[in-house]
Amino acid sequence: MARPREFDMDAAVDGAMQIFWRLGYAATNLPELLSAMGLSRGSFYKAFGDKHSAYLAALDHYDRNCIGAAVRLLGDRSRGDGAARIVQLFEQTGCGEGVAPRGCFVCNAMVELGPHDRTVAAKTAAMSSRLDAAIYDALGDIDDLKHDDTASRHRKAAIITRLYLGAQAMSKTGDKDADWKNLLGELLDCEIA
Amino acid sequence: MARPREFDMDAAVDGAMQIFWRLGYAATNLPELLSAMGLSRGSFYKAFGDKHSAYLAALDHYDRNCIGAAVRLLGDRSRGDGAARIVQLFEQTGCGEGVAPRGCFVCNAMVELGPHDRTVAAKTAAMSSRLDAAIYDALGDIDDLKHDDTASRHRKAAIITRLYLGAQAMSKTGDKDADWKNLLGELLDCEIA
DNA sequence: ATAATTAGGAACCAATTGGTACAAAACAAA
DNA sequence: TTTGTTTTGTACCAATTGGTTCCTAATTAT
Repeated sequence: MARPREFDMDAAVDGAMQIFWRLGYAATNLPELLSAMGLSRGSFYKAFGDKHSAYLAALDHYDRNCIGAAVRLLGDRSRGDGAARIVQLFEQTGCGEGVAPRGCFVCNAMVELGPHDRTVAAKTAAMSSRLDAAIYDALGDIDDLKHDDTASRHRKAAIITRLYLGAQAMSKTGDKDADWKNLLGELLDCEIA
Repeated sequence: MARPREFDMDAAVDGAMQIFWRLGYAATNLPELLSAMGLSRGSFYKAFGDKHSAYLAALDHYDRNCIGAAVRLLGDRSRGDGAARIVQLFEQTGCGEGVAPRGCFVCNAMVELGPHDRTVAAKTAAMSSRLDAAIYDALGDIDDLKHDDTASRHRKAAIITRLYLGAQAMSKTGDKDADWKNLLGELLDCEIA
């Protein structure tokens, strides 16, 4: 028995994600944030409490959407074998010839706030673990993979997860000439279709 | 024919590097920066002009000292073969059991300012290239390295550079249980002494 | 000595920061 | 329609932001 909210919650959080992703936490000020979310101060503080909580909501939104899409891609057997899917992950997200080098929000968040914010550290660690697990699974779907015991596969997944985050960082300086197909093929010691 | 400056320029820049490294650019305010540099507003603005220029000076300082040390380590034949030196790079800088997970200033800088600051983008890209070149050279100093044509070695160096930056990012969430010796041994497909 | 020049430091500045107060408006239940 | 509850937007706030001014102190060349 009250007035319903007028704005679309998901759209607002998505707007917050976009600008935090692009500018970072500290460099995003309230006016810009409100504009990106499409709401006024009143609605914002009523719904989110403060800037930091909005940032956390944006991180969760990224987890649900972007990390979710990456995990889905890595597990989609209609897109080729595991190695091919991993290559697609690298080519699609940021590293490719896409316009704006916005990198990966998880990488941004862990670098900017990880050491000073336990909540952000935990959330970003969980997201990179999710990615790592999906990569591990994809590695199990490669036919001619050598040395494929469990420990070795875990190590390979750990390498690729860090390689992914490192590539996301480097993409921000304009780096985009990496030949991911051959790079990953060499790493995995296998031919990629 | 003028009053000489009282403070030690190099010590001041080093202080700036420390706090920018720890807090990032936007999150470091003038009072904290001045305190870390050990100088007053007057001296600061006289010597550096503004906050941004001090940040650039801190980046150059990092290049000279920290990247320089890494390059020296990678080229020091008294520390084992190339593979062993690369492992030491990972174990020494941040990823090891060192206390504060401050990661790598280059990684911080490219992630925070890369897309919005051409100068920072250029400087960080140059530093990662320097690292990449040193890694490439170290790869040439491994005896039982397989598939060692030039192109393959370049690809391996590119992988390791990105792996390094990614590990630096992840270290900020408290991640520090990576077994770099076996991880890199697997990647390089060789035994590490 | 003294003139010229520069370092140092405190007071000061406008603009911006994230956040709050509050009144008007919009709804649901009665 | 009335009542109770919640959203919304504006006006407002103290504190902080990066940066400037300006006077004094220190030094060297003459």
